[in-house]
Amino acid sequence: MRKGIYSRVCTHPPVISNAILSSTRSLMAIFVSPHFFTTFATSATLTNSESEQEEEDEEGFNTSCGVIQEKDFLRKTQNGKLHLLDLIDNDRMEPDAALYNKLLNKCTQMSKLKEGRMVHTHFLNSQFKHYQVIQNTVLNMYAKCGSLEEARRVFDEMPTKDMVTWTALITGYSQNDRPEEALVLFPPMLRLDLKPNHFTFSSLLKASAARPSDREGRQIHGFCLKYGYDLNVYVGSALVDMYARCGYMNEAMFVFDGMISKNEVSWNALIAGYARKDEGENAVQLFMEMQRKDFKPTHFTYSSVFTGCASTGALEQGKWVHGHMIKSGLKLIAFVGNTLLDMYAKSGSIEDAKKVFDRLIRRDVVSWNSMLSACAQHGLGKETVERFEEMLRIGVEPNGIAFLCVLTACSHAGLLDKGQYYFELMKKYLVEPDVSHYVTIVDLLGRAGRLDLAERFIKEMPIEPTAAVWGALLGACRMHKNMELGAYAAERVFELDPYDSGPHVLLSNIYASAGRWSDAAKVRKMMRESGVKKEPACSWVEIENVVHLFVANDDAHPQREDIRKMWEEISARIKEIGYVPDTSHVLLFVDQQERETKLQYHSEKLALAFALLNAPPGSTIRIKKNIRVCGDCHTAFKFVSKLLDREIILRDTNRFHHFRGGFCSCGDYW
DNA sequence: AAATCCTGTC
Repeated sequence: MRKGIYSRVCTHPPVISNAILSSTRSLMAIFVSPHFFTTFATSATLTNSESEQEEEDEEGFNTSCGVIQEKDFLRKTQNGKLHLLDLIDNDRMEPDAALYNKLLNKCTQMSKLKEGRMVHTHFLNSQFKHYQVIQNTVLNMYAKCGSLEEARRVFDEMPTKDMVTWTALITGYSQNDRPEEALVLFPPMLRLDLKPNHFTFSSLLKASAARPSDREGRQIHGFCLKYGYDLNVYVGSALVDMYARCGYMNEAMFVFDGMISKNEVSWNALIAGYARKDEGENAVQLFMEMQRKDFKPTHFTYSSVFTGCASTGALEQGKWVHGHMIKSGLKLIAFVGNTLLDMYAKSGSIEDAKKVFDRLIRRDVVSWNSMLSACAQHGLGKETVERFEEMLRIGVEPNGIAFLCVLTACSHAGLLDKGQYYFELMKKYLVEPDVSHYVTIVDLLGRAGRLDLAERFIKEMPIEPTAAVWGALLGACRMHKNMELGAYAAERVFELDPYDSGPHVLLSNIYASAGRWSDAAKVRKMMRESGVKKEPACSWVEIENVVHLFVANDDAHPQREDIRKMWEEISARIKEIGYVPDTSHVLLFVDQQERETKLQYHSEKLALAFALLNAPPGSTIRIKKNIRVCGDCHTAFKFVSKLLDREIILRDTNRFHHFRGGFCSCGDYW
């Protein structure tokens, strides 16, 4: 869908970021219930998830419940201390069946497991203990409060189970990230001749969406059709989501288009699907379309659209969506705030990302991680470390991702000792390193030139090294021109992941820079024979709300002649101030002259020439690339930033490069 | 008198 990005005009106005950020509304109201349920809820500190629920229904009981009247509750509880169950016992009031249901549902809604257990116990001692409906409600309460084991026990002990019983348990597993256990319940339920309905199917689809394969999902889809629930809006949305998560956007779109009634959730599922696939432009288009059709974007929508904008790095678009959210009056709750922060960071505006972070009233671990990641990506190694230290100081528990961010920052900034220190610190915080942490340490040691230590580290690591681990060593070998160890590392990568083009390219680069062209050729032959393909490189640049996309040697662009002339001129002028084309990255058996020509039209150079022609004079140029920037382009960009006194920000797959005055923020590590 | 779908950091 990259083609969709190509020179598409975005039909929205640009918005100035400072204006947006200064008016960013702050966060959610703290959830305070004026009713007796504050007492009922005990003195529990409210967790994030509860207090950030927007527009929480705080009603308590406003209707009379059988023999106990509302006024009885209010009178007894306004003096503060009396517990609900004490109230029932002490006053010897008998709740009726409906009251048990209401109490249980209130516990479910407020996620109060302990109180739920007490109501359950009380219910078991009542005359209604055989009521199936209430047993189902009990089951549901345990499942929703996350205690699947208790839910299961209720289920197992129920003498008769109806379809709701089964569905409630399926939903419980499905909502608590246990998709396999949800799915295995379906066949026995069918064998008992219980007819699934739209409740059952939406939960089953959610469970199958969490599975890596689309196999179960497609089967459930078949059952939906058979039982005639495919047109239900919940089932439809779940189907859209299931296909979208499995990566089948065409099928997701097909189901979506076939839905007779849609709601916001249906749109959100589709938009989230495109955002996950890095098709930000499609996400934004759908965001606009849903509003044309009178659907109101929710937090889910904004969250996904920001993620989409982050993927394309479309800063102006992202700002526009941000402005839209402010106007709509939705609050900046943590979930959305974190995606917003991430969007600004990934679009190249670390300043705006910091502003969002500063304006968040409550920061959860993901907010911190997003900020750490932003700093690390922008080459602010020292600041990443400082922020990480601050995070520890104020008592935010770092998780694996937090450590990964700080380790990456240390690696890129060449902070060898600090990196090793933080790796050790993981033990203290009881964070188990996964393979990505090991990769980063290999990278850290390797970049610092300690190839010997890196190799030993791999040999001694407690888990089996993956292709990525050896790949990190290979990258370091290329950087430090160690052919022998590089070839060894490459062999290991080929064994473990024969289809990745990266190591082949790296290895041939190592050979090429040593002038061993026949070895380089062998690697290329290997690539051809094993069917390994290098991902086509492309770069894009956003100018006045239009995203322009370039591929290497692009000769289809309307301005191709001007672009070519521009780069030739620039190229000549930077050569005068010291630029020497580095042709070792070009793996072609051609003479020097021709290799230089090939290099000239790498997509990022085309994008830069185009931006110099079309962007407002003196403005910062922001270019994105879908693979890592090549060494020659990196050098050329440094010279251009000096020659024209122009700031250039290049985003590649790993990080940002801020070019200014002849230097790059990455310090030539990348 | 019960049960359902969509969001974040690597």
